[in-house]
Amino acid sequence: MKLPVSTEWLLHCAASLAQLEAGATASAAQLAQYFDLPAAYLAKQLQALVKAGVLAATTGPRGGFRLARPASEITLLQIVEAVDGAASPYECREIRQQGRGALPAEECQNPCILAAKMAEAHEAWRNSLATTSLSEIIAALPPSAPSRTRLRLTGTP
Amino acid sequence: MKLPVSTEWLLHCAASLAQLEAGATASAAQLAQYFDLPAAYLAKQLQALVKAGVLAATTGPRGGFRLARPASEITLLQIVEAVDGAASPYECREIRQQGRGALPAEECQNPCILAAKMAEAHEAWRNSLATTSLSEIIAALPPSAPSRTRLRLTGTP
DNA sequence: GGTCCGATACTCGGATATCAGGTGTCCGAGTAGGGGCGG
DNA sequence: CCGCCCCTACTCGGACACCTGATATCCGAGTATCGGACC
Repeated sequence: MKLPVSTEWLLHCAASLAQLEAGATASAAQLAQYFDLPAAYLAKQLQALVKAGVLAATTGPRGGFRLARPASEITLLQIVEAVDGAASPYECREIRQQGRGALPAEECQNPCILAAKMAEAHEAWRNSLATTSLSEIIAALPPSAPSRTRLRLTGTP
Repeated sequence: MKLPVSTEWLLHCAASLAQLEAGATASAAQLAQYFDLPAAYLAKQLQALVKAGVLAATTGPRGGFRLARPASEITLLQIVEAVDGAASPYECREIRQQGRGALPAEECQNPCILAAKMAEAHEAWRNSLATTSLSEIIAALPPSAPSRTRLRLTGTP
């Protein structure tokens, strides 16, 4: 069970975009320089957040990415699931219905208990991530952080 | 973030072994037939549970696998982490210290907030899995299940 | 009949191919801005 | 001096290689058992 490395990238990128002024944008190249990441691959992953409706992209000069919604309405879960997919890491293939020990269909009306427990754990994970929004992340940073981020990311204080 | 398919196999195998009488064993071939799984690959994965101390293996005729401890002391978490590893799916590579926006080391005394939140979610997932033991899984099955399992798995009622 | 011994068959354990998905890179379509020209 | 137009450069978006790790398979080392021979 491993999240893509780009998960960390996008979490930090989203947190950085949340520190810009409303409406301001940062290009993929700027974000890549800011964190020293491969620009092309980062751009590809940012598309996932656009498709998920977390970010909005504008093309052309002065274009780039910005938050599609207020930072308080973007949770860590939405970012993580945008890049990695919302599927549960445990996929029940109903092996209890296969092989010599196959259970009759009548006993399989209820979902497999093991699958249910795994789904329960996944839900606990999701709930934990859903309780934190980007605005809370920003609030935990030093007060000087947003200004510094704007300067070093876009060059406009 | 995807768990190996063998995770489901091992959970069901462990649950089946927990239904045998104390000291009884089932071979990898028997378990593979019971669930219609590739025997060789299943044997390889069962080794992981042996190394983790969840199962005990005995070679030779009448040999096979059995629980290394009482079912009440084996949690789902131990099984899942035995096959997939105990590492967190999110790996913080401290990109906040790299690139143009690199933070000074003095601000990085505290762990990255995003990494902390991800670790918190992972801990919630682990706690959820740690609260369920194999004996609780068995208890949730129909009373006739253990007898049936013993018969179809090892042939000895 | 009891006991010892050897062959046997069955078990796990690790080393070896194969394939999918994340990682990395590239080029093309589209657009907003800036400069030049004309009125 | 003002407005319009064209060009440029910059942006995202999707299509194409590469490489690590999960998947699948095989063969070898070790051992408890079963049968036979001997005492």
